[in-house]
Amino acid sequence: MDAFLFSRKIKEVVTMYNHRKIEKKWQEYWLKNKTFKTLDDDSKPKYYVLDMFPYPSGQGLHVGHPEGYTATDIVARMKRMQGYDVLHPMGWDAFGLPAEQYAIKTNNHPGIFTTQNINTFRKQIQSLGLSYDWDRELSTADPNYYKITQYIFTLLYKKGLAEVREVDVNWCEELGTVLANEEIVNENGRMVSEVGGFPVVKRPMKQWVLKITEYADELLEGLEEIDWPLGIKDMQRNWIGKSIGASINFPVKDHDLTIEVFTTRADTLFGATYVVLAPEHPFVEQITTPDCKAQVDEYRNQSKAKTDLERTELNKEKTGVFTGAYAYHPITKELLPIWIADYVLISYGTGAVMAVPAHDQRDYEFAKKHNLPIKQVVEGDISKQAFVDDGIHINSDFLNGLNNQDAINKVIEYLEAHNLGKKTIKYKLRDWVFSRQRYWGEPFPVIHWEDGTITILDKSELPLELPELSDYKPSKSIEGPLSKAKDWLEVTRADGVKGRRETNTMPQWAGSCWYYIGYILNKGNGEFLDLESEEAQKRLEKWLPVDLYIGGSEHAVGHLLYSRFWHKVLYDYGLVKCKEPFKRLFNQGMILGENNEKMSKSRGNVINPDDIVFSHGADSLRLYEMFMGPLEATKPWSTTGLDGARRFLERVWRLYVNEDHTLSAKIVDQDNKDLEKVYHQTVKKVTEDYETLNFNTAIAQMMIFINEAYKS
RNA sequence: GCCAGCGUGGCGGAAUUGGUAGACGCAGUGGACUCAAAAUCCACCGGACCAUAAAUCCAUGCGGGUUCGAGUCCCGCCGCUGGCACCA
Repeated sequence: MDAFLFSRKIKEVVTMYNHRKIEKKWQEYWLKNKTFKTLDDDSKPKYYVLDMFPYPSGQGLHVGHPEGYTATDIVARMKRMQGYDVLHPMGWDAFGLPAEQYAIKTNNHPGIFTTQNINTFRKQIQSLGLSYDWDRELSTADPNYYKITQYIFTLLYKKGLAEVREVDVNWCEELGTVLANEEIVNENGRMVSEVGGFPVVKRPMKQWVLKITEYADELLEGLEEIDWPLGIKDMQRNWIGKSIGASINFPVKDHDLTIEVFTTRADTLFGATYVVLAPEHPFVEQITTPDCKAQVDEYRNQSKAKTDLERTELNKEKTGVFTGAYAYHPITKELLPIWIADYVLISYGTGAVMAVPAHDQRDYEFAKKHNLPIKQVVEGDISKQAFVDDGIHINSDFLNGLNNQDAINKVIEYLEAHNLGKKTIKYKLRDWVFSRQRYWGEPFPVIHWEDGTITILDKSELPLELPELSDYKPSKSIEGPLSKAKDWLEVTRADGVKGRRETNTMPQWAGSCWYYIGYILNKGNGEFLDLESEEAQKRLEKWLPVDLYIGGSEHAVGHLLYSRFWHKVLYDYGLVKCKEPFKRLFNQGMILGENNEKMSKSRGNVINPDDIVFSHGADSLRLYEMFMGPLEATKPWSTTGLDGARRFLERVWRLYVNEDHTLSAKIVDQDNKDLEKVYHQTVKKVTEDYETLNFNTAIAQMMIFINEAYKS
């Protein structure tokens, strides 16, 4: 194995600086003596430094993991030395799809696979010599842990933030299962399963939904008070997508219906020349005239068959059909034709828009294509495209002469006074579909009774553990595999009413939403403190928020938004005392292969940390990864660069130790005046650079110091 | 298309607040040690002019600008990376 790994012969040096011997000795010592145990000493200031915990995949650790872990480890060690009580834990995001697929393939319990992987990961992480407090270790798939995940769900439910709703799922008849988006591929514009290439269709199903949208404003405001990379904050802001606009009512001719549209450009109301509904809009059925029915039905079927991908990717072609119906302009009472088109999304705003082709590019393209009238209401050039900038209003009755903002204010005032519409705020953020038709996840603590009511399990009944199954293959029904666990599934109430447990499980995000709290509640004996207990409250108040949180930016709008949401719910229950869970966030960059491409098996450029730990040692690996460049940058691996890191450690070693393993004569008790200046420079620079996570320059300074020490 | 970030030697990168551009490392060149090599130690290492050095000039993606002074600030381009993407 090592032949190609060594670009340089380390063999003979190993007798001098023997990393295998040294690292083994100290790692065993640390583990045995619990050197890095959190003290819980209230006389010291606290520091909570957290890594994004890994999903323990079958692949094991890759070189990206040690990068973030080393960064947090440096900070943890520094803070301990500076007299802080440091909480620095590690755990496992242990539920997930690969374990489920393994279970289906081998008919083994996914927990077996998961436990094996966790053991491998733990061993690998320990071989890196990281200073975790292993008494705090946790796994999201541990019933002691997911007991609290389930309990937090009941808290959400009691606040009205969890409800059952009809939501489309990706159903694959052939495989007899519901598929996740990442298990579907696009084949000639049709959805097919990644496995086998069988057709997949959207099908509605009752699912749990968490109303994260109710916290949209708080999630937005909270961003102001936290020290996160600007890019991540922007991504969250865009994801939440708050727009201030107006909803305006357009009554339908010959029907007792009013179409409500949402617009941010109410000022262009006099330029509206038609109305467009999303194909899925509930009014379509009722308003379509008999002579248009055939084309409307066909269009709606077409849109249903399109994949999400196709609907967005083919956005040059603005397709749509006329319903035969008309709506009244709310002010001029003109008749405007009502169309349906899939450029209008049912899931945003009201699923209906007033089309102002002169001043909206999408409406412009649609009007050109379908020969609909274009009416200009803001001065500007509309010969080639819509004019969307600020300008003076024309052809707009009482808005004439105003600019955009003044016109918006004035028209909304008018609409509100005449009961035709009102100022409205909409968000891009959607409620969170919280059900998965899977086995390997947290069961919902819920019973559905035959009389149609729902019971949420009491805290004393938790955890509701996953039942054992005779096989993990798909259920062949739209329900998840849990529907096969008859004994577990069916319950009877004291009054004889029968019920079934929920057959869905929670998504992988659930367990990771509160794990930073889980470490604090961990008693160290496999149990967790009750969230509401006095002891838990005392600990939470001490340790939260997380002072420094490091991980990849791929969780920018998933995990990091969902945990902030749960945290805010817990805050509203008074269970946590701070509004934000992660005070300072930092994203480490990606490590590319030596050829500057993403590491992957197929490219043959994967570096395995185990091999490096064996050949060069954990300290060389860690030093190199910190020296490669800025922590946040994407940077390529270099084997000769790694050799350089190893060489520096040997150089430091030789400064202390003679070839015969005696202490070097250079190491003396007295201060050396020649080194005084560079020593102070080094202390200052390293201290500052560690605080700002500029480890590459801190290491460069230490190299300068060692070079000077050699010279004197 | 929109949002964010980046562009500096052969390579990874430094220059933290507008003040000696290229710290530190890798690769390379020369020397010492050695029978020889490896390892180690020392020196050199952006380009032009030049035998060499000094001196000078050019140089931080491109074109302008502000300033005594710009890699850093401003305007306009070009290129790359990440994210979002018909959000009305």
